[in-house]
Amino acid sequence: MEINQIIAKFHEKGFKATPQRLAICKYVLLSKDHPTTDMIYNEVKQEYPTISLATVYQTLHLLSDIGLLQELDSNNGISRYDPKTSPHINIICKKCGKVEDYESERLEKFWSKIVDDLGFKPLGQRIDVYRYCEDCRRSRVK
Amino acid sequence: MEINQIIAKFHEKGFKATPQRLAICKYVLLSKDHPTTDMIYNEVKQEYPTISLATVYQTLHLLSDIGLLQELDSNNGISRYDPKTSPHINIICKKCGKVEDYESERLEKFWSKIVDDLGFKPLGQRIDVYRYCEDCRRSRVK
DNA sequence: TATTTAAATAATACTGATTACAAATTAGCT
DNA sequence: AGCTAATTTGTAATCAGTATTATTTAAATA
Ligand SMILES: [Mn+2]
Ligand SMILES: [Mn+2]
Ligand SMILES: [Zn+2]
Ligand SMILES: [Zn+2]
Repeated sequence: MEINQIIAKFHEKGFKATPQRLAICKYVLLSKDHPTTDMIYNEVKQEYPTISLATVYQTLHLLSDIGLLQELDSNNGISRYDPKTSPHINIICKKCGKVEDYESERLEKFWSKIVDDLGFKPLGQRIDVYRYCEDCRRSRVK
Repeated sequence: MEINQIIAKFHEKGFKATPQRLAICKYVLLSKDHPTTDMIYNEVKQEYPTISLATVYQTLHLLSDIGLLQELDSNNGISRYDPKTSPHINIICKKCGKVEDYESERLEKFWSKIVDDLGFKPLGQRIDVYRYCEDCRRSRVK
């Protein structure tokens, strides 16, 4: 997503396009990492050293409200943020919480049929699959 | 699930079948409500008044570990517990967090194909669809 | 059935991610 | 350039969940 499009989106929705918000967008909307708040805060601080953690939280909620990303709560109490809001599978490690996207044409086709069956247009969806990631399997004592 | 099967499951996995655990199971494994910890605690207290909240948390984690239920973390910070661990859709209200099951033969068929594509057997899955529930739509100011 | 003991419970203190707050700053409007 | 409501910051407060530990107990054993 172009920076100008993002600015336009903020304005269109009646929000200010502050440099803090744009710095957060630049990082998180391009990220493939499903980053945590802490990852986002630390990364954005490089470019914008005075940014507050409160601003990061507030901006992530705003981006979620206007549909630019999805918050993924996890059972270790640490949320991750996903800029891909279209139907796709997140492969999530049960141990460390790492998230990987799984793209699937088949899923997309299936999903549109499922949504037809539902009878309403969802505000969003979350499709997770759980396993232990390679790193965690390797270091597993069992 | 029969109470004797549950007791057997605990023993099989090497855990004690305590009355606290059985009281929790009796409530949560039959529940269609995707109850929160608090709902479970308050309900089980009726039957077992001296139970501790710590025991409820510990038991829910145990049940999750042995695959009898799934924890659903939500963005309001309050987890819900789902005794249905097979692939199905949870229709979740974005406002109040209420969860409703959506049963779908089509989904089950689709899902097995998706899993084949994945190339590994998941430890579990979570398929959510978001909307505002009827109650919340009704009381919505917008 | 009584004894033994590792596992489990209960009560409570603690943790840490997130939220609330209020003073200072600022984007965008005119 | 000046205005002002929106936003940011820094910090305090919250509170769901976890850790701790003394006490109790399920169930294995004799
Ligand atoms: Mn994703
Ligand atoms: Mn369900
Ligand atoms: Zn991992
Ligand atoms: Zn609702």
